[in-house]
Amino acid sequence: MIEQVDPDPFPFAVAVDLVVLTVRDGQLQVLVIERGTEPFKGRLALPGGFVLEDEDLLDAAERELAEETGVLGVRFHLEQLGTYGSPTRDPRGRVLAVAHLALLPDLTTPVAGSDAAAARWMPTAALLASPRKLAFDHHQILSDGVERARAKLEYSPLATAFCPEMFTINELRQVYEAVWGTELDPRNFHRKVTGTEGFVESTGKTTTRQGGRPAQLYRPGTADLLHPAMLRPSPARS
Amino acid sequence: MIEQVDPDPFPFAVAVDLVVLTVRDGQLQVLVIERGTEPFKGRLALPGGFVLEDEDLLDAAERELAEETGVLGVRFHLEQLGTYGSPTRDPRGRVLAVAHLALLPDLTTPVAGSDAAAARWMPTAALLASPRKLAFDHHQILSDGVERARAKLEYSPLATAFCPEMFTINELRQVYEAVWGTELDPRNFHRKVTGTEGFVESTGKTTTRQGGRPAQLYRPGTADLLHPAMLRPSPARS
DNA sequence: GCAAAAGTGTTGGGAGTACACCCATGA
DNA sequence: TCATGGGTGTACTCCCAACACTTTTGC
Repeated sequence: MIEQVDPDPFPFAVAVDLVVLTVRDGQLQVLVIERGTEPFKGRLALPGGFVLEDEDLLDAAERELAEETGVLGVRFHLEQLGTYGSPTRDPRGRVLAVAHLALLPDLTTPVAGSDAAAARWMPTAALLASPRKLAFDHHQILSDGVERARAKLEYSPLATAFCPEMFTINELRQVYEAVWGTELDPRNFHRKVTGTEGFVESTGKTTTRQGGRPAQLYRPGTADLLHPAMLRPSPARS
Repeated sequence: MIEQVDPDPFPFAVAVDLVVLTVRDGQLQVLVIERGTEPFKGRLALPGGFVLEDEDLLDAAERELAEETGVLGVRFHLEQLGTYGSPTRDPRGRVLAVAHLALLPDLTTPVAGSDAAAARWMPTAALLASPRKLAFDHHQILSDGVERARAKLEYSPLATAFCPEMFTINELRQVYEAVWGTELDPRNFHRKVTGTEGFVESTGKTTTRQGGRPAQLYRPGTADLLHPAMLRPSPARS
């Protein structure tokens, strides 16, 4: 990995940045903070922070997630998204950002323990529409994060990470519709989900919180890959 | 991204490591070097090196690829694979590895300009079978790289990156069989590839280098996503 | 002619879409 | 009773796996 003739390595600062997504009000929303210091003071940015001396990357991301959202005992999904290291991405010097993607259910206590500047949820659509709203290269990071989330809903049961502990098929469908920005046929969606082994498990309970006939409540299943996959309509189809 | 109260960032060394894959002798093979210095002296490792002060990550990976393989004017694919940053992954200190995945055609002049210790191709199967053959966490990186390559063959036309400028459908199928480790029906494969828009383009030329009836030669098409996707047999299918 | 690889036709099944239709609740 | 969402049945289509069969070369 390191050649004999290499010069001394240049020292980098390494931060973890977070794309924290949830579905609120039928929209895919992302957690952003308002920067309190230069550079980009007053601009919106993704939450994040430096990796500590003896800290693993995923641990650092989880620590930042806890600091920014106050999530405690909430089921969530966290994975590495990618690393952004352009020499000019931070005017203060060479800062490497290891971006992570977090998917959370809609917390009724949204941003409890944030110790950063005011953290809040914003719809991803509004932020992605204008590339200048976010500081640094965070527009690119957000864009990559949303695309990753969209792709993962196709072949993994990760949509359940956006749902509460128990959920109805209808609520799960609303997650897909919010993330993909499409409409799905409720009847076919129902059959597809309940027919895909390991996607959801019946709890035996029902709810009428959506109105109408009582719906069965499900919890996430054990599969980590969907067969067959959920196919999203339209994009690049003949 | 950086909070007001953050302490000074801890300085990291940042390296790019390369998973360079090709198909040789019907097998998926990877470029490895033999380490000439401690730690792990004499063990096999993935090629790589430190990122320079003003260098972008992808540029650093491309530079290392050129140094290790002597690729010149060869069509290849290069993408970021993931970042490995366990505090204990390198006994010398805190070294972050930004792994990249490179896919190359089988070069008749295999490892020309390598300036590292002896670089050579080895079958991935042999390396993946025993986790201790590679230094550092390179077994994990190789494993992730191979899995990424397998997945990408499904929904992208990237298999053509393993092929020469012009290739037959049969040669393309051998790439799939080597990477996936499965057998595919030549007749159905032919129909599938030629029927998927943007996958391959006819050149009008033919060859008999495989023996038998002359085969049409194709070049890579313009699509960057396959519709419908190539489905790999068996893994986790009912 | 014979072996070998290229390429086409055909058929049955699994999965997707569209949509008609019935079920169970609250108001 | 009606509105609302839950859930099933069905017909049509598309894609895929399997495999029979024809084509074009080298030896």
